[in-house]
Amino acid sequence: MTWPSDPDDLVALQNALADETPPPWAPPERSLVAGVWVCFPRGLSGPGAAGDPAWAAAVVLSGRRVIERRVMTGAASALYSPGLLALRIGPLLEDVVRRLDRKPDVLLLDGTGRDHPRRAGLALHLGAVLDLPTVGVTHRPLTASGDWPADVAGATSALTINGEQVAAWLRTRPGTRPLVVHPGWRTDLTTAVQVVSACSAGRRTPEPLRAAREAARRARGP
DNA sequence: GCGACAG
DNA sequence: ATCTTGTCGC
Repeated sequence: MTWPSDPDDLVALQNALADETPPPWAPPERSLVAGVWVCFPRGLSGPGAAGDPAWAAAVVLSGRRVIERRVMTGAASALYSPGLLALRIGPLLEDVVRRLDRKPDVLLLDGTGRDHPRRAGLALHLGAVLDLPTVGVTHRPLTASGDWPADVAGATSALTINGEQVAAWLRTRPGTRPLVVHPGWRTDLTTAVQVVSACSAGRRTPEPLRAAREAARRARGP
């Protein structure tokens, strides 16, 4: 399992990935949760291009304690195109996570799972490459649709494609826009929502992702 | 044909 | 993703 550099090859891999059935994972009592993030230069807008400078960070937490932080600089391997996010940042995400000394139990990233034209978003792909359970967290769905949940912490609602639920809106914090939680590699809806809720105490963005974003942006500078 | 479209 | 502006709340 790897990262194709050609769109047609990625599409084929995604189609195969969608049919895989890895053993389900359930969170242990006290799990190590990591977040991984890639940021780009200020001012860069639009789909970008291959070779865009990028900063990647991975942060491992145990509860609210930061166990480890890894940051690296690199370059995007392609422009961004919806459904093909793996082409742009897949290799960078893998690289920075592999540099961690501690292997986390589960990994959070900005990307979808089954909410994808081929039912195989980046959360699935990265988990398969790293052999690590993953949960995707995005600001909005890619393909699925569904009404927002009540404005109450922990409230969820279904995001569906043709009547099938593929993700959930989750109100991590009242008064703010809900996040989309995507079951990824070896995680189901219940587990994904549980993991994100557990590390979002009081804040909209789950702590591992906040920490990773902060680290990446700090490395990039103003 | 046109707009929408994870980051 | 990144920027900008404005608003509300601690």
